[in-house]
Amino acid sequence: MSLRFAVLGLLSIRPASGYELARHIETTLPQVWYARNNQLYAELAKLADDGFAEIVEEGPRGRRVYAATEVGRAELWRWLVEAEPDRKQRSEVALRDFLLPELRKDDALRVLERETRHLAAELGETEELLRRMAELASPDDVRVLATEHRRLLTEARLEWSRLAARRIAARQD
Amino acid sequence: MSLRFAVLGLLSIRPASGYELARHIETTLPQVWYARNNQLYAELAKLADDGFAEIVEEGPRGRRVYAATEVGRAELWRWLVEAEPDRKQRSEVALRDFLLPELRKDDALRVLERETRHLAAELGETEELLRRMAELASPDDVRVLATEHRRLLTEARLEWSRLAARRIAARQD
DNA sequence: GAGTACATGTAAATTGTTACATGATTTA
DNA sequence: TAAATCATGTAACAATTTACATGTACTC
Repeated sequence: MSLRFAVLGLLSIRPASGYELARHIETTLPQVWYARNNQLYAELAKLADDGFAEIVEEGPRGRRVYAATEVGRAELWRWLVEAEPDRKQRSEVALRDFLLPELRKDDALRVLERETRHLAAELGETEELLRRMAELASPDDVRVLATEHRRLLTEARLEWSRLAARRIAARQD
Repeated sequence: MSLRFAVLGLLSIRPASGYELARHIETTLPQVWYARNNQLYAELAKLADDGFAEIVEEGPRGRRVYAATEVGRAELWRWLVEAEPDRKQRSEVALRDFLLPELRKDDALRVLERETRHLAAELGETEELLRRMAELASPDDVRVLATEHRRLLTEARLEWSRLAARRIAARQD
């Protein structure tokens, strides 16, 4: 059910075509609710069918821009405010972290180092993005808060990687 | 593909029946790689079929305990050490956080407060669990590191919730 | 004029969910 | 002995992925 609200939510932030949604998800939301273009086109059609979205513009190459309707916004509101969140997840990265301590010390440390490097780079990019955003958008903007979210989670993962590396390095093997 | 490695990984930590895996995932890993019992039974059968796991014990009520084979451990090793992680995710909680700033100020704050309470409680439980574990297991134990992981991520989410609440509260509405 | 990015989709396969079936053993 | 828990599964459905199809507009 969440794909529906991901799409409806993005449309309620600003009208978009399926193609634009796909690019947006690919570039800025792959760790929130990943979806493929064909899934998005199908969901847009269903949302329009149910009256939660509508086509507000048609462009070249069959481009169709959808926007959330009033009914759609109300539906989104209900979901955000009244529905009980489903806290279950599937995260390959978390699964890897979970299993990694089972590796032999040197293997575990090698994998952790790779991960630490990746996370440090991601954190750097996120901080840079926040600096650039600070001049353009207000601190309570959706995009700014989403980026702060990413910053804090990346920081936490990085901290865990370093903690795990210290603990595993101290292992007598 | 990750369900396969989730199961293989759990079996490589300790042999278990499908029922035990289901309970383990339900209680301690629902935010890592959630799976249902019927999915687990099917995956265990496939793992056994491929030679990555084997039945090592049969008990009452048709209970079958599986363990990872040497081949299975090698497969798991390859995945952890050599395969490129897939960093895409689907997290309803993250999606809600992302969309929440689009709500009207008072609605957003109400939802954030509910979320903050939930996270604070979860953090408390996690810290308590860590204290109890400190006496029983060594600091580099899989379960301890997994719990530290949860602690750090929950802390980050809590921090974001408070940050978001401050920023949104400062909005002139 | 060729290549890239735009733009939407269909079909088949895999993965995950929901609802149900079935029965054995343990505990109150 | 009734209820709870243990224990494994099947069938139908929904969501997601993979591979492919098709053509248009822009850019070099």
